Amino acid sequence: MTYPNPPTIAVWTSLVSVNRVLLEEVENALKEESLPPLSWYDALLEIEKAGESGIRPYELKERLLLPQYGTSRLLERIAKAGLLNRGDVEDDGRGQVITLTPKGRDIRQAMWPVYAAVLTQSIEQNLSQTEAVELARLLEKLRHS
Amino acid sequence: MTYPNPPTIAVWTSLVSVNRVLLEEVENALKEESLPPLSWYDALLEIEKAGESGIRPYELKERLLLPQYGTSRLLERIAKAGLLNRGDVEDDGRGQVITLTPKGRDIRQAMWPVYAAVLTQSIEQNLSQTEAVELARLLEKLRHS
DNA sequence: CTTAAGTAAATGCAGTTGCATCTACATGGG
DNA sequence: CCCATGTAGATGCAACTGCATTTACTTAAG
Repeated sequence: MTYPNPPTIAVWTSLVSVNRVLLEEVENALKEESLPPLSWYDALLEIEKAGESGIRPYELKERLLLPQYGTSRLLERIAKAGLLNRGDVEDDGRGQVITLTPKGRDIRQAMWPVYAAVLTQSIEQNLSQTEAVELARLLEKLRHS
Repeated sequence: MTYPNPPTIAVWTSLVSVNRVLLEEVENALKEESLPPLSWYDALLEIEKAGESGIRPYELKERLLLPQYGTSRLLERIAKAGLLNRGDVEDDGRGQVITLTPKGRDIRQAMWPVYAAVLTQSIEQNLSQTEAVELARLLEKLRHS
């Protein structure tokens, strides 16, 4: 077994710390505006994209890369806030179908500008568009391991 | 306010998901070997680097980018496992100095190969060294926002 | 010396996550 | 139909995190 070479370690450490910093900035910005946390945004967006027909929790879990119990509880909290509806599934008594309520749509839309502002600020101010494309390309190569 | 352009969004989404996937791989590998979580590794390493003279919790918190209470509790857990010593500070009765115990050093060393193997696997298998250097460079540009 | 303001670290409490398990329903074989 | 196996989702419990506050000490100013 050989150990990672220096560029590998540099990738890892910068990845972890950039992620931590940006995530924190986004969360803080949302809190400032008394909006829900980022995890809600992702879920609300996926549910919204699913439209009228809704989405099943097990699909959501795959798209959000969350564990099953994490998805279950996230949905529980979002539901308690009245941002989504749970419907029964015709041909599978175990399942449910999630759709957004109007309030859910509104909140998601209210979150976006806040979220977007942080991304624009912290990414576009530090990278040219060419660099951003390159960065995204390299990250994508890593993702599919 | 203008919204992020597509490369910005691509950077963000790939950053978040790569981070999540790699982090999970590392944590799982450590668990497999019944080793402590990654957060312990970072702390143990910083304490080890501080050597004989030790490190103060407030310094650790800055290096690890952790909140004060997070650091306090992380140290508490690591101490309970017997991996570190807390000493009094000569000229400041509020403070403490943290040093590693031999067991702490051993555990840190035992974690490294497991940790390193995941990094090597998941990064070096997907990026050439040139690409890794470039990726680290771009991430570093983002970090200093 | 006394008091006010500041810093190091700990902690109570509520909310979240991880792990394992459980409940409810589905599906395929006898 | 009955049972074994599988899948969707929920949940009890312990550990962890975030937030606000507290405790203990230090420092500077009068």
